[in-house]
Amino acid sequence: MLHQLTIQNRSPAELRQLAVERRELAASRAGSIKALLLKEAKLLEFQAELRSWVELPEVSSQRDLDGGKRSMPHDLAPFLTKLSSRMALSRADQQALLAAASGPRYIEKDACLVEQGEESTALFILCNGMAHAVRSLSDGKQQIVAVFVAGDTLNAGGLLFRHARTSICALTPVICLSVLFKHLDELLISHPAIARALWLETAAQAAIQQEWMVWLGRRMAQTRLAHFLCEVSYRLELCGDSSREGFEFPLTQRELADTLALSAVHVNRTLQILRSQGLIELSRQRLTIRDKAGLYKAAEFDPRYLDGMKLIDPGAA
Amino acid sequence: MLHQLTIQNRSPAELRQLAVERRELAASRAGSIKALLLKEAKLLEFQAELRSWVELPEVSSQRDLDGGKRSMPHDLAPFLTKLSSRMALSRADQQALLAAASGPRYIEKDACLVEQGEESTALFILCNGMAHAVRSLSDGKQQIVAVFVAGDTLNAGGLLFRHARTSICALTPVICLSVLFKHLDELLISHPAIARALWLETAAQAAIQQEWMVWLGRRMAQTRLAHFLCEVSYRLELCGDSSREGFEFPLTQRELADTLALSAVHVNRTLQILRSQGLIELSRQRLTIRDKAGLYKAAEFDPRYLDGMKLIDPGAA
DNA sequence: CGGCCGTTTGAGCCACATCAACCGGGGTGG
DNA sequence: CCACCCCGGTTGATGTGGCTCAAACGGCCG
Repeated sequence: MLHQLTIQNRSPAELRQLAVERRELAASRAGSIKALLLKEAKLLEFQAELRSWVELPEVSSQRDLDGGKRSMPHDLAPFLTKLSSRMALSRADQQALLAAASGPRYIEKDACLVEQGEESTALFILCNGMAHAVRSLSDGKQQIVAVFVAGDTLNAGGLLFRHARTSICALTPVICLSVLFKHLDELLISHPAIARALWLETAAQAAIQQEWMVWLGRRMAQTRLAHFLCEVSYRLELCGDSSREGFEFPLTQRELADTLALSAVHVNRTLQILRSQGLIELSRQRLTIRDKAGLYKAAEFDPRYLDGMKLIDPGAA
Repeated sequence: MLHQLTIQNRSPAELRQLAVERRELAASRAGSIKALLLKEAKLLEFQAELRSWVELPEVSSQRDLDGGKRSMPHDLAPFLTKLSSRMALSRADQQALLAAASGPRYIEKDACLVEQGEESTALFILCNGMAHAVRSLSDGKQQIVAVFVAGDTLNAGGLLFRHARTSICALTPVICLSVLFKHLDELLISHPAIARALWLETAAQAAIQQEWMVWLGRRMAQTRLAHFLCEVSYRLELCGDSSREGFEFPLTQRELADTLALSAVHVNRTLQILRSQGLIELSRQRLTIRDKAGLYKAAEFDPRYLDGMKLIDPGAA
């Protein structure tokens, strides 16, 4: 983590070079030290991508992005796609936002980005992997109130509240950007499009929450589970993280239970029903949807509530 | 409703005069005709208030508002209070917003402002009374996903979506203002503070939804019900609709059930427990909280999640 | 007066929780 | 390298909060 300080002024090329060195070093080591080196390499590569994007001269935004997607298969792509397509931010706005962001942080699986009750000082943007927002109750129960995928803003409405209402935890190792509220305030005034984009993000997440309330309240375990799987799968498709044949699904059954407001035991049994119906396969953190139409039907899943997450937002006016 | 067209160009004084005439006429009639005339009178009075507010010359906003609250005890007050104090809108912004609003509509109890699935074309602002947003499922079940009190925006995030995801129904007779999206778009560009205010409103409602998800998922009927009552009571206090000794509580037990995701029968039994514990009284659409501290405790109610609804928002930065 | 809607009360049932035990794999320490 | 252990998943037995069905009650309105 200290490296962040030392790399602030390096060029993209230098950063990439450092990353390569880390990887080479890692090859000769083992265990946790190797993991640490790989982590650093990943972060450096991300830094390099980010730096070169910010410094890139103005070009045809749309074409450049498409090209960019291929030339940067890494962790910046989903986020940038979202900024330009979903949020309709101009190139200048994107660069302003990224320039205002504090150095990216690497967060390990199961680590918390935000602790419930803690003072919140920055906006977080998830660049890859998944995370969730969870509320812990005094009796030890937990309720997960949101799941985030690459490109999502983790606390879009957070600058309203002094203290975080939920903890936000990484479900996978993730890289996230943060924008300190004090910087954000200026940014919102000078770049109203960014304010609008964050509003849209807030609204999109609110729409998802409404859907969750519906199935939390009125759906049986099976429908509930199926619906959640549909939503996650759909959102991963939107941000390009999902291939046809399965995708990483990092939630344990315990976490699924805390999301769906069921017991872990019942989640297990319900999963087995979905499996036995040939709808899904799920094992070792990997989910494959065998029968998409069937699963959608079982879930009564109507993805229109995710339109707010769609990449192309055809004139809301 | 046709009257709206004929009164567009009347002065506040004329409107007030028309209202008086309506009331006089009503006194000599009975039944539904009387009710209709009273409704029209109320709408005219509201129109008059609105018109005079918009036309009022610039004055010390804060002092004027306080004075105004007393001189207009009617239905504009909670909304204006909210605009200036909670959303920190300048006088000019407030007037711009109100000027862009379409003529206020009077909606009867149980009527729908928005029908689920319908194309949404305007932003609605509730000026008095209560309303709720409900999602109807194919199997006949319903889930109420939001309850609104005076001053709330009914579909703050709605301009994101082509079609309404929920029906919005009046729980009491209400007056509401609407701003067509096509007018709103210009307004948001020329008055960024309004955009920010709507964002905050969206975020505040999202925070409430998170809280609902928690008790929907992890709380027993009694806690759930108590918590909901606490929230409504607290929000009514914030907008000044709640007196010390009880307030109008228009939800039937059926509607409470659809909110809390319980059956109406169980809501009844749970209410009786709360009554027998001396926490509340509820009968004939009137709720009195007998033991506020006790109810808060039973509900594990921590009103901080409603800070976003607070009138004074002490520097979020 | 009669019908309707919201409320109340009782009886039986079901979805899901809870408790408890076991399994299987991957990481750790000796 | 193996033994161990811990955690996530699996399975069974039993308990319960809340649902459903059914019927009666009371106020309100036509």
